[in-house]
Amino acid sequence: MKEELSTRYEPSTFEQRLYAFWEREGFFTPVVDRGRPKFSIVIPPPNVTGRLHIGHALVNTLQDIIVRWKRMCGFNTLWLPGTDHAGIATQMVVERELAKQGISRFELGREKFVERIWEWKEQHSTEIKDQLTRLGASADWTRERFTLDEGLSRAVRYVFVKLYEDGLIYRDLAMVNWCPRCRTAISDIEVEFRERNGKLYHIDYPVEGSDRRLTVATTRPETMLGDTGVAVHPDDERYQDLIGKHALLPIANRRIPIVADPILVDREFGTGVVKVTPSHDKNDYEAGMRNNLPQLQVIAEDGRMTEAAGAEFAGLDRFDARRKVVAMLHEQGVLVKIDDHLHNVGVHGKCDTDIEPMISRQWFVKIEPLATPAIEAVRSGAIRITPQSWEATYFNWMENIHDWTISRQLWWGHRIPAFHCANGHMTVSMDEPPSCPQCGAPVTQETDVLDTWFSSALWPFSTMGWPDETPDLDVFYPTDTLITGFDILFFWVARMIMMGLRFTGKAPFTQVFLNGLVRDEQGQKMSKTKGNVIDPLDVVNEVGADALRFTLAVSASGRDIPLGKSRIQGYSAFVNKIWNASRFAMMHIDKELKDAGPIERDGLRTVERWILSRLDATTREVNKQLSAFRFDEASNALYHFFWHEFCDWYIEMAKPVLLGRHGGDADRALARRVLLEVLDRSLRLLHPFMPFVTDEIWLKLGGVEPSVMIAPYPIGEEVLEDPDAERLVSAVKAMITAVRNLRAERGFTPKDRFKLYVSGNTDRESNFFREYAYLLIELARLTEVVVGGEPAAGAHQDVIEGFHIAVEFPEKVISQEQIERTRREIEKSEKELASLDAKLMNEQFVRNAPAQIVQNAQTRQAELRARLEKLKQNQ
RNA sequence: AGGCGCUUAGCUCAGUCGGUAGAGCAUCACCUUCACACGGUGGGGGUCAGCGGUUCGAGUCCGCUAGCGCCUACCA
Repeated sequence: MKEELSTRYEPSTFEQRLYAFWEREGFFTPVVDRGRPKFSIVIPPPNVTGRLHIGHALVNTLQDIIVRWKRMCGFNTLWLPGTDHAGIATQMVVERELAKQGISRFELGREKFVERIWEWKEQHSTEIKDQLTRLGASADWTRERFTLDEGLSRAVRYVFVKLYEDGLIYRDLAMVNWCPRCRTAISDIEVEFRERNGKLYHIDYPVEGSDRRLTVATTRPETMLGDTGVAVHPDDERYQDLIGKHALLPIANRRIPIVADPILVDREFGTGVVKVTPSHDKNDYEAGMRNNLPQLQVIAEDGRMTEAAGAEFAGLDRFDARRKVVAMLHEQGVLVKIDDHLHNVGVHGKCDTDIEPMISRQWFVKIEPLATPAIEAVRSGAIRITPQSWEATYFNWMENIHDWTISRQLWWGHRIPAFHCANGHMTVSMDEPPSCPQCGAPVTQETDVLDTWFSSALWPFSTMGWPDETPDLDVFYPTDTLITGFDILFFWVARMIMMGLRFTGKAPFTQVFLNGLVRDEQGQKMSKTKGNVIDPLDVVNEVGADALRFTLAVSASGRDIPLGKSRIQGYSAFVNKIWNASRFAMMHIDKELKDAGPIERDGLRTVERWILSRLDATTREVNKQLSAFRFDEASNALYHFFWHEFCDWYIEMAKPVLLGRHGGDADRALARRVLLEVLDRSLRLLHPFMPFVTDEIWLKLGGVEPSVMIAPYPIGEEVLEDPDAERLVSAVKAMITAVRNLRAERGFTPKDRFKLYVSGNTDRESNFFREYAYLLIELARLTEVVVGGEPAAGAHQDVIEGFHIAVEFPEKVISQEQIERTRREIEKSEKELASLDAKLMNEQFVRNAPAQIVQNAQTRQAELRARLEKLKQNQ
């Protein structure tokens, strides 16, 4: 072999080259074969609104880790990518673009405007693919989908018609959340509540034929123009006599009835009198129905006042109207007082505009029949949500779910497949009928489009060709795992479960992993206005995709992730470490992987058995943690093993042999072979987390597979476990550390060398220490190691992991600091010993505690006693 | 208002089945040693938010209190 790594780690020199190679070789594309164990996952389709942010980097890194891991584990793996048309959001950004040129969508007209959005979509879905590519996402681009694709649109129409025929989709006049800016209805979950300091206006409504007045309180005085009643509680003695009479509505000078409504009115709250505006408040709407009050729409779809509000208000913006109403009330002397009032205001989450409750004709999905089986799927364990605490939230929402408003008065989206004729007939069908089936008149299609989430809900199967029975569906559906942000649990996950169960009879996935939000170092939400946004592509350009991916993985426990530059820097140092350790290893490795042959376990030395045993433990840990979606634990285990066991200790321990300072050719050959083995396995273990750097290095090791990404993932192997080697090497490490510690504490420099005495407790152990004396000499920088001898008086004595050691220093005054330290050490040990003594004297402890715990305590007690005895001699 | 979660080293967080606390970063001291100064070696640093309970033993289990976060619903 002998293709060397460049001296410096420069990810930009190979990342894009490698990705192109993987894609060209078809490594991302699975075979369509039912006979093979498969693993499939669909991407949460990013909105085509713009570039991907760090949250996308997280969710796609986590998916890629699982996907690459499963692929290496031998599964026929599909990761299906794509994008979402994102109705309102995309329409908004394109509108904003047009506004820069001074054009409104209305000037352009629906057809032209939609054309513009398609142009936007083409540009941005390409950009999104590029970004995912730079991250290393091993998605099968040959299967890329878009929610407005013809195939997906057909699935949408099919589902709509079917649900309509089954009576689960209906069209009705109802009070909905209306966004005056977007001029569309939105569903309940798209409304976000913002806490706001508002005013509570108290207004007197005179009672007709009396000098009494009813004082009402409202946060929205402009709606009084649409009041058609005043309500009191039927049992409220203050107002009982007024029920059935009329009040005179100020400004409008309208007679409105005083009604009794025990549901709307809380006697204890305020004055106990409520103004009723059936057209602009959800509760008033219902109260209006109950009391036969007329509806009077005073606010139009664009948020301006209607003619019905009165000539002087017509055309006025609702907030201007508010000011005007207040001024007029004040003039008329009926404005009693204005209180400050902290309340929650519903706004449209996408554009921050105050929601206007509005009566309008919309399409709805009757949700309960869909929700019930979806609840059961999670309750029965058919679908498992991780972290599990989210299941409670899921149940809570699903059990209190309201019908889903699915129609939107937008231009960008799936048009509702309903067709109207001039005679008022409506036909719902997948394709446009040539004429009205009832009367033969020409038909026009419904102009409303569907909520984006309606098509997203079908994503796991619509992307595979459903409703046709395709080979992809047969092989890859249902999918296995869904990885997404918790913020779309209701929007997306719940709806996929409902639709999947309804239309395929199967849960669309069996596992859901919900990741947290990426925040900045201070735990603040990232936002453009705060200027704390981290662009994933900037990071990739700066430190490489691997460092970013590893940082995200090591931070992902399921909770929110505080991400800062310093953290990324820390893990980019780790990638650099991997590069350099590999560079060192490759200077010594003399065989290619495919020619290396199996390792003869019988000939292995203790240090080699030790590192292989540690590697095996790490292998088990990584597989176990990945199974549980503990990306943090899995990546941490690798970090610790590679850096602090392999680099810090094994490589240092192997150097004397590799560099010819110790042992013979056979030893060196063995060390080289094990070095190759550990590097090979480490790279494979690391690959899902760091696909680029691992393959760049691994390809130079000369394995049989064309890339590490399709090499087998290591699994635990019992033959590699070696507790005895771990115990002995651990003792050697502790001794080395102890000597280094003493050197530093006593003020010696690394050049000063001492003589070490070590005692094994058995012949075997003594032989071990003799055999590995060279390690102690090299790594602890000693002149000599004496096994089993008597140290001179005044040598520093200690007991390390059960072995007695003594260090002889050249003449040197012990510092006051060192004396202090020894004293503290003794004090600490004595304290621990005292507590152990007390514990072991306690009959209840000895009787009740498990035998193992008691024995551990006894062992520790003996150890402490021995150690204290030695430490005291040092004083 | 209801539900869920959090509070552990200066910072960000792990901590499994209860057995006297760990990591990374930061910090301090020493070291330009033949893979790496994006490095090496060593050190310092914690009343586990507070109170009470269960237990031989509580960061861990139970209850209460305080502070913070999120979700759902929303009172005019």
